[in-house]
Amino acid sequence: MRATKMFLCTLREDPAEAEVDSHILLLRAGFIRQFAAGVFAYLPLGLKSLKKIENIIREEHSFIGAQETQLSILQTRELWEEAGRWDVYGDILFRLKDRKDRDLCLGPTHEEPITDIVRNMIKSYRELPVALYQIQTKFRDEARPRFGLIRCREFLMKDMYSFHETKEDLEKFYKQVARCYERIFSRLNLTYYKVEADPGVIGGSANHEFVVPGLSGESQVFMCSKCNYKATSEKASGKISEIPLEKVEESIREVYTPQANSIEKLANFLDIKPSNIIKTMVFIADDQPIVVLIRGDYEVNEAKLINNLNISELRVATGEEVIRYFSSPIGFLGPKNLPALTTLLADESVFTLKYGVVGANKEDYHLLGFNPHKDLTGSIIKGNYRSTKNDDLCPLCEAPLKEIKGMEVGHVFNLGTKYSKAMKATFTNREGTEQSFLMGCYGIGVSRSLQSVAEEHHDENGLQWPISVAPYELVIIPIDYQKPDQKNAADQLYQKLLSLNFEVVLDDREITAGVKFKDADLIGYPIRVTISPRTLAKGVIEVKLRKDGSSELISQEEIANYLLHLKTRLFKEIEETVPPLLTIG
RNA sequence: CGGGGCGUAGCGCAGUCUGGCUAGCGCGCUUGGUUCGGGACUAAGAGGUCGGCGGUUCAAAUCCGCCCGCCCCGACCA
Repeated sequence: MRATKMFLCTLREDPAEAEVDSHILLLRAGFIRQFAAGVFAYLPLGLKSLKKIENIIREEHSFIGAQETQLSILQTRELWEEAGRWDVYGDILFRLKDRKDRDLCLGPTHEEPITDIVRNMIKSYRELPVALYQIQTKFRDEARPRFGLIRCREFLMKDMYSFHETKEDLEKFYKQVARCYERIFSRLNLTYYKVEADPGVIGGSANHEFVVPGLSGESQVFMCSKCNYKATSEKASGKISEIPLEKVEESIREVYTPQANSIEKLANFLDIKPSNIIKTMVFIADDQPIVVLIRGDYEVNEAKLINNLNISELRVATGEEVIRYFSSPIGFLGPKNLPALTTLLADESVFTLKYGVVGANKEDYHLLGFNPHKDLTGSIIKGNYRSTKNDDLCPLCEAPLKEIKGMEVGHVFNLGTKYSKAMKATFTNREGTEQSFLMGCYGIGVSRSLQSVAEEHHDENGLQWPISVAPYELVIIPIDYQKPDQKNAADQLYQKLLSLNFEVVLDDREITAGVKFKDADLIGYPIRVTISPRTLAKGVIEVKLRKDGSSELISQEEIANYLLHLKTRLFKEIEETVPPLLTIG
């Protein structure tokens, strides 16, 4: 491609709308353009890179026998009601009506349509397993779109759904897909972690997230500092590291604690550590109040509560609700003398205390010397309801866990029969009886991956695409294309490289060399070839790598051959990081 | 949804507090000339519903009200 014919629109200055490096650079280099919050257009360069990612995904999916489909974006309310998600999905679902006033939505994910297709078309175990995927635009009305392509309302996703006869077959395929994902992210040259995750509203049992580090605020992951354990904050089950013992009061005694209505104030007032306090939290779970006890230095993890209680809706109770149900203001609530039949849950951390401080159920008073082992009466549901924190201990090897911020680029779910049962998707098994499909679903954020690669591969001058994702592999920059000898050399090399199937840009613009260099750095072509009168006089041409700035002078006769080898080498460096395929055993 | 910031030429910004000539600056763009290894120099130009609507005023980018949009933090989040 000649630069004079390209849709190049690089920006000299950082756009005000972006703050994250990768977002700024994708805008500045002319890869994307924003239309509304979380809504983007892909410009020619961006689309080229996006297609590279898509094709890597297609190739790797073909290796595990998955077939590409394209499901409709527009979906009906009826289909969504079958699996019970029309109401559950809430505001995130883009809803619309057609001219006959029928309810429709724009697909945020495609479990329902795929299950509908398979239940109608697959009737026998002989046709299983089946794995279908699509690379499709998804719509989610996110509460807060942010970071460019990272959290969008319209975005590109690869989603795959698999259908199996047996649990074993599903588990085997699940592992193959996980490996498929590892291969894809390796080929994108992304640093990623495969971590145990929480299923959320998708449901099912086993599931793993693929997380790339960086872009804080999106996803929290806990990694063991010693072994291989990695889990998201909703899932991580860190062991409690600190078991405090101080100021032991051995029997219950009421103390006056004016205005000490928070853990911090109470700890200061009594001069003890937060870990010596038992916090009493009230939640409204499906319209019923529940009380959760937890040690003062931990936070309640709502996702864990939801999963443990098998409820669909959970929120923290308001101050008025707490007074209405328990006649005590927030901050002075405690487990002693609660109304009978109160659902009472206690996090394991509470039982690391021999004696702790609890609310007295009246304003400005707390109780010292509360013994959770003896003084907790009635039925208590013990469990892990706390968010793991830094330096909690690994559940596998007890080394300290460390928190990292990351971003989810892929997720694999073992769904079991959640959707097939709800949607009556069955087949006839080899015993001749009807059975629900066992399902898996597997997603990759494609547009998000594009920005993740940009986030990991850039410097202060611009993008540094790995060759597998770069919109073009190489740029030829003649210092002055108007000079016949440079023009000849550049044209000749350009034609030669085109014939060798290089994806190459010839920067034939009539501008100073500096601008061409700056643009090349910003756009991030992996290889830059400079045609200069200085080197031409010596019969050589400069070849420079964007990723490390290294350069070499190559003779004009050797240049095409050299570039061919260089390109092969760059691809090979990436391929060497790709783990082997898992073959079906 | 709560908190904060912003909206003036294609892009980045000043001007708003303290109302007052024809709304500025840099980059980019157009034309001519000189340049050509890291966003050149020079001369001449084009380009604006000051986010929108309403109000106050002799006079509004500037003050007041309502609305819209974008960004950041939080809540939320396959």
